[in-house]
Amino acid sequence: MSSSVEVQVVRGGCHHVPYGATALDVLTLEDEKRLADVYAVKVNGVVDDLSVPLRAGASLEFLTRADEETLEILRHDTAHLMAQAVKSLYPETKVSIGPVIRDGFYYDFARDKPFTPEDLERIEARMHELVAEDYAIERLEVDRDEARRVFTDADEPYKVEILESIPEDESLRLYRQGDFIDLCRGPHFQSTGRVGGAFKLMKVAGAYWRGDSSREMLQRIYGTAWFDGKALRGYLERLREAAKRDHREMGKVMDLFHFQPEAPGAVFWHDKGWTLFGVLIDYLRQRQKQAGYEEISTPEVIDRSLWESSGHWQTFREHMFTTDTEDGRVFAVKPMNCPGCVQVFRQGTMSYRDLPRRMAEFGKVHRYEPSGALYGLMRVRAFTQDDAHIYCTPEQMEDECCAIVDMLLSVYRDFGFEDVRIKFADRPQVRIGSDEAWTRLEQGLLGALKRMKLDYTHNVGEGAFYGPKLEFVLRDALGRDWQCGTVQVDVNLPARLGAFYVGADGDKHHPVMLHRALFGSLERFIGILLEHYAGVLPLWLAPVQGVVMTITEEANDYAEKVCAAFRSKGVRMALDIRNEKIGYKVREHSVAKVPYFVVVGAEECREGTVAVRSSKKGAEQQSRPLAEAVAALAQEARMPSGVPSQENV
RNA sequence: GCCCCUGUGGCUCAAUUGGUAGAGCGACCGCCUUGUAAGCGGUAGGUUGCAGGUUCAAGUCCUGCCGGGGGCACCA
Repeated sequence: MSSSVEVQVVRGGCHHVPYGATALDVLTLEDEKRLADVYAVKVNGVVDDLSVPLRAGASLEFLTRADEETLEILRHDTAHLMAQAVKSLYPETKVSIGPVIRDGFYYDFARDKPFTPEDLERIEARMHELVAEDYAIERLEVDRDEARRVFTDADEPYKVEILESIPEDESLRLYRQGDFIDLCRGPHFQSTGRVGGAFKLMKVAGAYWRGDSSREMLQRIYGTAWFDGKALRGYLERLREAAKRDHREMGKVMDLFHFQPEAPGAVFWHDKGWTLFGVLIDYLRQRQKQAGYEEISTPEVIDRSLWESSGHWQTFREHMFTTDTEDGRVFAVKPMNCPGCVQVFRQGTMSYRDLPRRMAEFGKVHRYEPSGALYGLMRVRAFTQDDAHIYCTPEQMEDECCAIVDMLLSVYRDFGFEDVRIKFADRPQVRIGSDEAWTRLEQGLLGALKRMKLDYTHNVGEGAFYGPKLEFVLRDALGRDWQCGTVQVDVNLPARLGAFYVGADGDKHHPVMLHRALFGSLERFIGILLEHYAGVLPLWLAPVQGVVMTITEEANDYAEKVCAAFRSKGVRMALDIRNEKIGYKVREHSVAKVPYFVVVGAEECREGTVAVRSSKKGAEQQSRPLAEAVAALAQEARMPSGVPSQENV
């Protein structure tokens, strides 16, 4: 009997093909001219190779460059191509894994000698040769024993280890191009020639085998790949643009802060940076006051015994700075504010009627972070948290969580962040407290998210040692994610540190303690802000909101008067009466990202006016009476919540 | 902490195969009195991150430490 199967092409025809026919065969039948445009196929919605044998009733959708999945395959192919090139140039190298990542791919290799930048060039050149040689990429379905034999014979121990960790019931597949064979679930293009030439190897880095720091370190080569040179160049250009908005660079050109070797991971804030810091605190103080918070401040250096009671000494010791004093006591510099806050809560007897109590603290904490983790303002060893602890009854917990999340998202909106990712982190391996308590708290947080109808991702085992948490993540210029806000629920610390309230039943109870931060770290938030705005901060945040510049020295007295007028209305105005041409001054303050220029010359002196313009390129300048200009700018500089911008010039 | 790269005046960068440090900007001093992104001239400023080593000779090569960058791991 003829064993043919019937398949349907999406937006195409229905075909009868012999049993064993492939998607490629169908494509040839369908429209031979499309062969060059089609790279892969979706069979019943699943992306696969064009060489996939078809079953009866299959629905086929051919994928071209226009499909997102195709670009992923291209990058995966490029990773294999790189591994093939590496093996051909450096046969002693062992291969491991090579996945697709955002904008590209990487492949981890084991080799005694490090890959140098010159090696990367050689590898890249070899990759281009392999593309030109256009090897067929063959798909081989094999059983476990055969696969094990292949990689044992090839002396590829990492591949064998991966093989062993794949569940028994899963099928295995190999791909071969030339003499290079890889264990891979695919899919791939039909030949190496289809990869084209728009790829670039970017950097070498160390990476632990299987992400485990107790295992050996492999060499990871990162690359990027695109369908054409234009897309590749565009990507490289985007990287250059992103690097320009690096907050460390902004810190320099805007004169905000610096670091130096004697205090690794600790910020030296300059006047302008500290002004910005102060604006953030002023803003939050207003918001917190409106939301019914108290504000406290607790000691930075506290005796070891308190940290033992709180559990930090047992679980957080390696991250703590300690100090010995001549009386033989051991103190720790606080890595967290919570134990101190509980001490304030414990003063006096609390009634359930006093709850919830919302206690905020702009607490500066120190954590001994691994040296390799330090990164500008984003990851430091000393930072200021906009911390708060809310003590409430179990019944109040969900409402309080909702109020925090609501406030957090509203605050982020005020700063121009609309797209906020939320992660839910549950119990970690190392933790304190009973499993029942953990379950209750995790349910509480999830309940709040559900009520607020918010999407989130689940971070398994990433909670704090004392309780589960919600994390609010913002993204920096280079696409890295940073956790800023957080809400954590905790019933352990109140118990450990003896925090009580007297309930309606007349008995003592431990309150639920919510730990929350909106910015998380003011340092980090400032870093993100700088990158988000490429230094061009909204007026209310700009450390210097405007600068009064003179044309000639005969306007000096008037300029001082003008500057004072702005300052008296709370506008952070600088004065530039240097003996320089106006073009020189304009350029300098443009580079420093000052939002407004106020120019005064002979004419303005005479008329009692000022020439104002925004520093944005091509902005119109406007000549207007001084009082009018002051009122307008003061109005525009107000904080988003309606609170006037602070006066501190 | 681990891997790779890297460290030159305040900043950005030069210095042929190892031959004993240069420029621009900035600063300072003058001149210019200026109308919206760099006016002109002059002066000062560096034991080339630190400590060793190799060499007749080290900014250039080697080792260690410290910092920085890119990753990994860890995390706000």
